Amino acid sequence: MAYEHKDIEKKWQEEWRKRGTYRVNNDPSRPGYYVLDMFPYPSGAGLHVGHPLGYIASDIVARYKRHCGFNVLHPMGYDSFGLPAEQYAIQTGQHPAKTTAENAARYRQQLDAIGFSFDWDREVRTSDPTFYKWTQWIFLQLFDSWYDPKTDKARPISELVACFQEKGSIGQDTSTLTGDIEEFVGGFTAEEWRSFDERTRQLVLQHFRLAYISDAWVNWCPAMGTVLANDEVKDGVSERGGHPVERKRMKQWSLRITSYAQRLLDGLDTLDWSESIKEAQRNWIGRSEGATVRFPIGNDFVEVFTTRPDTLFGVCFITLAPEHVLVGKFTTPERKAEVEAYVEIAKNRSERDRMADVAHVSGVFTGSFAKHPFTGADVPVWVGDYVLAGYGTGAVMAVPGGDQRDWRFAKHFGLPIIAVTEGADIEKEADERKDATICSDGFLKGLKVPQAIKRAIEELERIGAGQGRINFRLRDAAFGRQRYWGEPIPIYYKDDIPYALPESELPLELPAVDKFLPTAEGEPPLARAANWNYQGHPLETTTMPGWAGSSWYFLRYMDPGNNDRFASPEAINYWKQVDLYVGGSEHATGHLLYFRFWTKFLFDRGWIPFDEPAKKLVNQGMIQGISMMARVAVDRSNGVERYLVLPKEKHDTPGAFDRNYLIDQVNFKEGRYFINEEGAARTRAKEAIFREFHLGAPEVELTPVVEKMSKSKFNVVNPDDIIAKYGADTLRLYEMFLGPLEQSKPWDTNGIEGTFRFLRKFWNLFHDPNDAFHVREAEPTKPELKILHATLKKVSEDIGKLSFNTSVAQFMIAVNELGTLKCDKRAILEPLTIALAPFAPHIAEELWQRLGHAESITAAIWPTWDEQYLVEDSFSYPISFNGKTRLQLEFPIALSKEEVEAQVLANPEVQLRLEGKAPKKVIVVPKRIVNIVV
RNA sequence: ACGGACGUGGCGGAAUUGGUAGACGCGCUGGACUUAGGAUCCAGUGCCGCAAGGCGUGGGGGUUCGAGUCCCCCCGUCCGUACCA
Repeated sequence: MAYEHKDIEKKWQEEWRKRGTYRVNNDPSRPGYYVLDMFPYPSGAGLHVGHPLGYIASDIVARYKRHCGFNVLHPMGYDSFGLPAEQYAIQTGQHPAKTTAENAARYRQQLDAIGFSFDWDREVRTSDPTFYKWTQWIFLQLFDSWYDPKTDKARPISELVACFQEKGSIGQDTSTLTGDIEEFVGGFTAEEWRSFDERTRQLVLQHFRLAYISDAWVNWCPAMGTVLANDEVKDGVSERGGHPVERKRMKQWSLRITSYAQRLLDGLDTLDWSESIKEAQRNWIGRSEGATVRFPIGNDFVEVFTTRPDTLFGVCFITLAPEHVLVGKFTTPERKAEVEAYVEIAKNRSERDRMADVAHVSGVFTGSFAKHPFTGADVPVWVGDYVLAGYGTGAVMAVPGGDQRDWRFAKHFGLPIIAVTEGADIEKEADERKDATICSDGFLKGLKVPQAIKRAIEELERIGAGQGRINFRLRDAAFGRQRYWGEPIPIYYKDDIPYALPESELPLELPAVDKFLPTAEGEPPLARAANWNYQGHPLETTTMPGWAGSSWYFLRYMDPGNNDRFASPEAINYWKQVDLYVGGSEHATGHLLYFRFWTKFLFDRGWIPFDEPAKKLVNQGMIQGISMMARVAVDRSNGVERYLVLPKEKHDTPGAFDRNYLIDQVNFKEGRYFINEEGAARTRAKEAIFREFHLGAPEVELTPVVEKMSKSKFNVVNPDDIIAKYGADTLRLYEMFLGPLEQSKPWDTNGIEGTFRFLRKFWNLFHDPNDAFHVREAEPTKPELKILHATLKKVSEDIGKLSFNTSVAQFMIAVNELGTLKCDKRAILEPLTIALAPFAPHIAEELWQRLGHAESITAAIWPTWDEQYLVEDSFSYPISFNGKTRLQLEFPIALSKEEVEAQVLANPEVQLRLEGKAPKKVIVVPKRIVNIVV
């Protein structure tokens, strides 16, 4: 009777470790399969019950594929550089390496307790110098590369130099330049290039390198003392910590991901990733087709980007972003004071302020007029903060008749509005329809929008006033962080020019510093290091961002011990892409984009033979916590508001006082104190109650609220507790049973009993009432075989669809039915044990051994199902009248439609219901339904 | 505002892709066994109704012999993105 999960799980976890059961070799004689989990950042809080969800799913797939004969790579490691460890280091002086190691050890313990089939010999840690040596190496490859738009791939910078030697450059040359070029690159002849000194050449090359340093607008987060990439900023505040972020221009390392914009977009179509992730990436890349248009101003010009060149005859003014470099130039002396004042205010408004009030229109006239390229009319040039400096050219041609933002601006400042499309009511709003007909005067009149766009671009190009252009929203990625706990950037400076550290100097290890804080001069922490230089030349002091290591770690798992290369060609050719990648959807536009970018780059430079890292991606849903929110009625007569929440074990200890549970911040609502928000009164259901010791018995009401599981919300469920009580196999099954993998769902510990009971019942099939192992060799009966094969079929198919909740349900059905049949036959129980092994490996391994096997069940061949056991010879037809089921009639499967119809109509009960009338129609769907229409 | 996902019992969720809605589990009700049960087993459990029967997959319409599933309109929830020219 006793299913002793504790003993069994401990025994097998030790045994697996001893035997090296999950060790994987790069074995070319067997097909490889690569199942990867997004590796965790080892935080101090440890794992909660939501974290392993994806790991359990991928572990099931990995184990299943192993049974199916694949050589499965299923590794785990740690994304171990990161801010929390550094923040902790700043507070305590403890080196982040130490806390990181401690946290990783704790993670390992927790992961081991769940019984994963990870090959820990392949563990990687991004903060380990043997790992980041290669992160640095890849950075140097990026530094050593430029993107050739003609061949559409990255090439060695030496080839560009050769090209300059020979042909020079015409400047802003689209045959050599790609991406997010913020600076003007002048042209030069081959002779001039050859005459350039080293410094000039290097400065020019910075505009082409895929890893480059430039003065760039960055997201500066003063509270964190570092810059952030665009995907690390949400709603104008840092994603981590929620600190305000401002735009700032500073010297900054960036990666030219924008060169890859089109390929990153196109590649999505080849991937088996969720539509939502692909869509998020498409939006983030933000491709738009249109044209650049030059508006002359005196001897100068302003260039705008528009997706609607068809509306050119509706241009009423031009608006520049406040940060636009030409604002100063185009401002007339008499408007100078006003414009400068406006620009000053607009620039200093934080991103957040700007976003918070998009409804408010503001702007100022520069006093200048541009010439319309088609009509020659004067077009006033304005400055307005609704125009973003970072998109397009930072300037727009305003068409208030066709663009609602321009319309609002025009209305606000009383500027003219020209109707551009037939049927537009420009008094009310702009007409943004893309199927309209152009009505503004000029050669586009009468054309439909798409034709007009084509025609307008042709004309612009003909007269040299502009050209068709594809624009991307994607910006180059800020790569330097003014922080300590990250990979040092392997660059030194000679004459202020960055040079690559020789490969032989890698890894450039993190130096010791006295404090993990910026220097008094505001230099990053690395500037504190003694002798932070290379042959007397200063080394770079910023470090790489969190996503550097994770952009390529999947390759390192293939060959983690390699000292000569990031991974050997043999290993890479064997494992190739990740077959199944499981992780959270929050990485949609960060990690997953950089991951693809680096893969494409390594492909271009010939280091790997594929240009997408993961064929299939699945996002596991979040497991939410249930928070018990308290409403506490309280008398404030003594002027003190203090509430105490006590854990259950202290219920009977009057006066017990636990500071951790003291709540002293409450919000007034509906005449009661509804305690929520941060620092809220929350407690887990059934484990604690609220008590108020100062005021006698208060009125207490607990309302369950489903929300994110987090320490700060007092709703965390620790897997260790679950395992202690029910075992890892029950935890694994229950996490899968909760619902579809991709879906978010609340955790309810109460429900776990069901899966625990299931395992006990499964165990009991193999044991007699005295818990003696008892399995017979007898021939199985037909019903027993049917249950087995139905289960094998369902489970095999469901694993393929990653539908684990329904697999678990099928196992439960099987065990219930076999229990009813008192089945104790090897021919049934043995295959069933293999099928259960991916889900509940410990109990399966134990029963496998008891069945007499010396070798681990992980080596067992997956049992295939045989349809012959599933065929029925009769079917109980639901007989419905006008679609409503009224009775059931059983007929042999072999019966033809006509025979079924005849027999149904002959049935007395059917006759009774027909009341002698002839049915209008009878539909017979074999093995499905009979519907009688009356 | 736009994009994506979704809406089924008291709860988590099934439904062979147009064919018996509510599998499986939790919870609940009743019973058995028991010194006891937060153990186990049996029965029941969508709603209304004594019943016959009726109503039921967010709401409304449609297609169909038949709709949770397909089409149109609306409502609601969650997640992205957010003045992207």
